[in-house]
Amino acid sequence: MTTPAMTTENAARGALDDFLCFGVYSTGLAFNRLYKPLLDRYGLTYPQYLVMVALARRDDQTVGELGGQLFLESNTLTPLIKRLEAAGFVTRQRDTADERVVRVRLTQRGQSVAQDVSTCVPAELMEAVGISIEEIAALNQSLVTLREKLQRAA
Amino acid sequence: MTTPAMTTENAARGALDDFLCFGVYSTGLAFNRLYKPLLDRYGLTYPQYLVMVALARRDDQTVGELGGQLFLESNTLTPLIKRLEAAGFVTRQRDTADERVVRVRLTQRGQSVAQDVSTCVPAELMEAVGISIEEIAALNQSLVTLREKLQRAA
DNA sequence: TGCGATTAAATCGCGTGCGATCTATATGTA
DNA sequence: TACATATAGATCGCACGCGATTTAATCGCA
Repeated sequence: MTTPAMTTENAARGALDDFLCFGVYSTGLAFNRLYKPLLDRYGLTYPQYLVMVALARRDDQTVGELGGQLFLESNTLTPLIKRLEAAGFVTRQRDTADERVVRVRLTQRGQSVAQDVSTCVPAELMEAVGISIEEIAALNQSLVTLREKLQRAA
Repeated sequence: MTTPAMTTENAARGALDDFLCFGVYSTGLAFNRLYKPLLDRYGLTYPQYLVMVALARRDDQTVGELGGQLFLESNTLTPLIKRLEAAGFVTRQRDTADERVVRVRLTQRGQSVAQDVSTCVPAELMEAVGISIEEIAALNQSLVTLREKLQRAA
């Protein structure tokens, strides 16, 4: 199946496809590229979108709680959440009972956007991709299991 | 299965686990965290490691060819490869026949490191993770198929 | 041959991830 | 109460990814 075109730039396309880590890495890039134009409509990046979804499901979370869900820490989340605050999607407020804790809440506009992106965006994408609910669930389950094994190994 | 500890920070751990995109994203983070200490021994980042593996398989590639395999472009690869050059792992040289093209070649030391990381690192990791060759191959095939669908949709 | 269009790579700015460190608050134990 | 320890966030520097633009070389076609 070697075509003339494959002798030049495409010669080695798929050359790294025997590495599972690369499958995960490159699929992540592809997901990002697919999401980007949709999220641009809301002015959100992909990790910002994840924070909005997490807050849509449970509002008024601490930075640490959000980090627990996204597997990120304050060094990444603090600036990200500050950008969400600057965009008017969330508020950041020190907990009065424990001043070490910062509580993140959706603004009214944030709630509206979070609702939108939680439902419309994934549905719109998965339909465009052409993959069944069952395939998604099975693959996702394998990935979550793998992720847990990787975490245990680390 | 709700434990007392789950009422606080861990309450919503796994809250985003119904999103396939998040499964891919978070598994990518976990892979990176697992690889990091091993690659630190060579002074390589994960994408740098991918370039070294690609060059181990076929040396003397152009920036565009490497990008075709890693799904990246020169805006990402040029600075990355310059760092590999600064570290003494590769050389960068304009093609004499077509001066637009930059050819990347492993140095002697680069060849040695590339050999090492191509074989030892993945084997060492997968053994630590505890996942069979068959599981790896099946999951990876699903991911490559998904990636291709995502690319077509983009 | 000449000249616009195309191509390969480089550059720039911004938003992540993350190791390392710092600050401020809370906790525990004498 | 006092002081060491622990915890939650914040800050900083560096290396990606990537959209947008720029530069330089080649190609195509009259």
